[in-house]
Amino acid sequence: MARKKQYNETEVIDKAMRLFWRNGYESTSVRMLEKEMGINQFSIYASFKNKEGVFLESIKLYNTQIKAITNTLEKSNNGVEGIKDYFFDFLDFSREGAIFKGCLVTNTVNEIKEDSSPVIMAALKRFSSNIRELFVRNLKQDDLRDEKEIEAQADYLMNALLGLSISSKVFKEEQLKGIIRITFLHL
Amino acid sequence: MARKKQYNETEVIDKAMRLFWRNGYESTSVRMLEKEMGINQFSIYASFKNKEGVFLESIKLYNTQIKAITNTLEKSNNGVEGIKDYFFDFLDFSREGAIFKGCLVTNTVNEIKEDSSPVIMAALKRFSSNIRELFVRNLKQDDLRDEKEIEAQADYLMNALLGLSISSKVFKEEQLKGIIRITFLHL
DNA sequence: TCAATAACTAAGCGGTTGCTTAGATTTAAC
DNA sequence: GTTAAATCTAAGCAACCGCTTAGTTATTGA
Repeated sequence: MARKKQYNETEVIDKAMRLFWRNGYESTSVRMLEKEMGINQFSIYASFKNKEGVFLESIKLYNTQIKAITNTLEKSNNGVEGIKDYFFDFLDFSREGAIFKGCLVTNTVNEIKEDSSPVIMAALKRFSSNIRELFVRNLKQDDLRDEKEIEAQADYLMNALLGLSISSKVFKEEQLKGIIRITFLHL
Repeated sequence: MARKKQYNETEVIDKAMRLFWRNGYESTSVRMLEKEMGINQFSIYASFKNKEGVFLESIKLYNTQIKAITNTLEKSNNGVEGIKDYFFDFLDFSREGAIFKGCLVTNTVNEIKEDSSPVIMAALKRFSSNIRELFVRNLKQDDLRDEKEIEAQADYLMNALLGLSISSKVFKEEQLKGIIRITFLHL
C-alpha cells in the first residue's frame, strides 16, 4: 500500500558519519546533513528520530568500519607491540586522501561541554573505555612488565591517542609516525 | 566633555577569558559574555570590536597569566627536567578548585574547523609553536642527547601536552600525574 | 480502478546566533 | 547653565538552529 523509501539508510548514514567526522557534532547542522545525505529533513527525522539519532547511528557504523583494526588488537598476543601496530593502523584509518581527520569519537570527546547530551556522552565513554581495556589486556601479556604499572601505562597510551586526534590536524605524516615511535620507546 | 567608562577593560576581559576557558570559543555566545562580563553588548562591541576581539584580548591576558610558568621554562637550564617541571606546573595552573580546565589555547585548537577564523587560527598557532620552540631549546641543553632526535621529541612532547588538555577533563589528578611521569621516563 | 498509506516537498515554528541602531543618560569643557 | 561628546540601555536586525506541520506525490493491495 505504501511508497518505498527512495534512499538506503546505511548509505545516507555513511555520508552523515563522514560529515560528523570532519566537523564534529555541534558544528554539523541538520541543514548540512540534509545536503550531504541528499534527503529532506523530514526523512531524516522519520528515519532517525533526531540529530542525536543520526549521530548514534554514525558511531555504530564507525564502529563496524574500525572493527577491522580493533579486531587485530583484540586477537593480538604480541603485548605492547600489538598496541603499537594498532596506533599505526589507526593513523592509516583516520586518513582521507592526504588529510588526517583523527578519530570520529575522540574528535567529539574534544567538544564535550557541561551541557552536552548525556546520551552522546555515554556512547563516547563506552567507546573509549573499550579501547583502554584492550590496552590493559595487551599490556598484561608481557611477562616482564610490572603489574602495578599497567593501569598508569594504559592512561599514558590513552593520552597519546587523544593527543594524536588533535596532532593529526596539525602535524605531517612523518611527524605523526615519529610521535608514535617515541611513545612506545620505553614500554 | 565625555562620560567615563563604568567598567575596567582588564577586569571584564579576565571574566571573558575564564568563560572561553571553560566553554571554548564557539560554544561561548555574546549573550553569555554579556552576563559574565557584567556589561551590555553595545559596550562589548565598543571596547573590543567583536567577539573575535574579545577572544584575542583573552588570549593576551592568558599569556601574561601563564607567563610565570613559561618564564621558568625559558630561564631553566635543566634540559628535559625543566620541561617536566613545566608539565606539572601547567597542570596546577589549569586547575580551578577541583576541576581541570586544560589550556585555553589547546582547548580552542581542539575545535578548529575548516571554516574557523584565520585570525584566531594564527593566534593559536603562534602560541603553540612558541611552546614547542622552548621544548627544542631545553632539549638542546642535554649533553648526551642525539641532536637528530630533538625535533621528533619536541613533537612527541607537544602531542602529550595536547592530549593532557583533553585527558584533564576525563582523568583524575593521580592519573594525570602518572601520565606525565611516564611521558618523561625515557627522555 | 481506486482508496489507503507511507514517503515526499516546502514552508514555517519558536528560539538563538553575532551584531547594530535609536535614543536616553551621564560627564565635562566652555 | 548650556552644549557637545562619550557611555549607557533596550530593542531589533537578518541569519541560523533543531524540529514540526500541512499538503502533495507515489506505490500498493483490494
